[in-house]
Amino acid sequence: MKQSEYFVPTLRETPADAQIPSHQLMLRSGMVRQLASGIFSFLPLGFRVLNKVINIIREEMNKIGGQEFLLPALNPIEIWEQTGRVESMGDVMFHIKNRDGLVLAPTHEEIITYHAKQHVKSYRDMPQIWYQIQTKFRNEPRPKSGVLRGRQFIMKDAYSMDTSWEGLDVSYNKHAEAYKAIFNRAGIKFFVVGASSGAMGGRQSQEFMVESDSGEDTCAISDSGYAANIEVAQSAISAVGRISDDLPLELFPTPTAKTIDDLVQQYGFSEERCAKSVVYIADGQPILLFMRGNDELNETKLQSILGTSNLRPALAHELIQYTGADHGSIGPINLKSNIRIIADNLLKDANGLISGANKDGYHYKNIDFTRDCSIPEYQDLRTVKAGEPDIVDGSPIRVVKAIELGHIFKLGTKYSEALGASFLDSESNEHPIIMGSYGIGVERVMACFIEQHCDTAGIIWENSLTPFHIHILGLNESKFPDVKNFAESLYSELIIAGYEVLYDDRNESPGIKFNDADLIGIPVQVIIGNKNLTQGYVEIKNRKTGDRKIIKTDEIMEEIKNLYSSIQ
RNA sequence: CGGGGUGUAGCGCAGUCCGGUUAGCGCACCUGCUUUGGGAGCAGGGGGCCGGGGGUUCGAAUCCCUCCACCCCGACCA
Repeated sequence: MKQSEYFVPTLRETPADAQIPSHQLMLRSGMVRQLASGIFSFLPLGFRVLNKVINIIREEMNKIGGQEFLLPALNPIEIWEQTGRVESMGDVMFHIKNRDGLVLAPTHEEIITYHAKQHVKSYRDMPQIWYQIQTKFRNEPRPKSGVLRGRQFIMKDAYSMDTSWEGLDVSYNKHAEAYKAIFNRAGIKFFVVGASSGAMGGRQSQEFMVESDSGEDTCAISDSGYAANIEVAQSAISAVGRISDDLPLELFPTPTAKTIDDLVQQYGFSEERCAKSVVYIADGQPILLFMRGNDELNETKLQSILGTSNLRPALAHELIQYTGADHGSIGPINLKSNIRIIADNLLKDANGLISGANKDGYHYKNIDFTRDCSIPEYQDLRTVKAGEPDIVDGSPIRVVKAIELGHIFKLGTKYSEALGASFLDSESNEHPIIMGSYGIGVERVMACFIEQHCDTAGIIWENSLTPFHIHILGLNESKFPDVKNFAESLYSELIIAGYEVLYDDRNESPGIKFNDADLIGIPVQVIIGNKNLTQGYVEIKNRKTGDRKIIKTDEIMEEIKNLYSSIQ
């Protein structure tokens, strides 16, 4: 491709709206333009990269037996009503205004299941892996970080259909392997975490994550290889346990202590002996939760314990209604009403605890959970913190932010049951199809690569995703016809040799060409200038290392090949 | 949805408090000449409903009301 004829509007200055490196560089290198919040146009250079990502994904999906579909983005709402997701998705789903009954699909479990119901009727028809690479629409409340979180984005979504849970395990593991292959080929450093199955229903789920301050997910990882989304992460921190002193329960006034910190500061209690009380309302029912004083409630864990995502902290009047006290004085003893109580595992059967007296301005101390009150249920409610020992070998946990690149998910039968997609087994018994669902954010792969591979000058592509393999810079061609002639013949020769070549034949000053080349970041630059050429030399530059090499013109093809293949 | 910020030429910005020539600067763009190995120089030139609407005023980019868009933090995120 001759750059003089190619639409690559590079920007010298960073657009003010872009905050993170990948967004800034995708704009500056002329790969994308924003059309509206969370909506991007891909320009030719960016689309080339996107297609490289897509091709890698397609090849790896085909390798595990995936069959590529193209499903419509415009969907009849009835199908979504049957699975209850019109309601559960709420505002995230776009609804068509001037044609009742149509929505824009945010994902495709329903549509896949619809087609499966039509034609997958026998155990002999399975297993199946169906996938597509297609545009999704989600009305994100707050798009951000360039293409990382958009209202319209390309997703590779795949769905497996099996006759048994063992079969689902096989399909799931195939996807896990395919995903590793995809992200490795793309050149992205990633890690895999155990994740919450959330409101999707289903059993097991893992997310493929890229560590990044721009990420919206938080993960707990450690050197032992432990890695989990913070929503489900556990640690091996030891329980509060029992102390030998067996003092009697004691009510004491705490007129100015509203928080655990107040108790610690004013009375010198140890933080971990304070039992923090939290009241939540889940599906309209109050729940009283006890946490170790310095711990934070993990709402996702609470959701899975309670089996509902409809929960919220109680309001002030509800606290008084159910416990008899305001926040800051709530505890396990003398509760005003008989409400469900769950305590965190770390408090199991503990004594010597301090907690509210359900009477404003009073606390109890020396509380013994086995003596003074009844705690019917202990669960893991807390959010792990950095530095705690992990559950593999006690290695300290690091808490990092991460971008979710992909998610694999054992769906089970939620959608097949809702939509009636069932099959007959060899004994003519009817069963719902057992499904899995597997997504990859295509633009995110591109953006994450750039986040991990850039410097102050621009992007540093590797061979797998680079928009072109070789960048020829012809310097001052209008003045030196020999430069132009050599550049053009090299350009043709490289193309014949099978390379994808971008040839900067623009009538621009050398400085502009150098800077644009570093910004665009094609791994191999071939710089053809008159001074070198008249001596029989040209220069090649490794974009990543910045190394330059002066090479005899008759050895240029060989040297390019060496440099190109050394880059990977 | 709550909080904060910004809308002035393709991009980056000044001007707005405190109303008053013809709205400015850098880059980019066009023409000519000179240049040419890390974003060249000189000369000339084009490009603006100052986000939209309404108001106040002799007069509004500037003051008031209102709507919109975009960015950031939070809430949310199958």
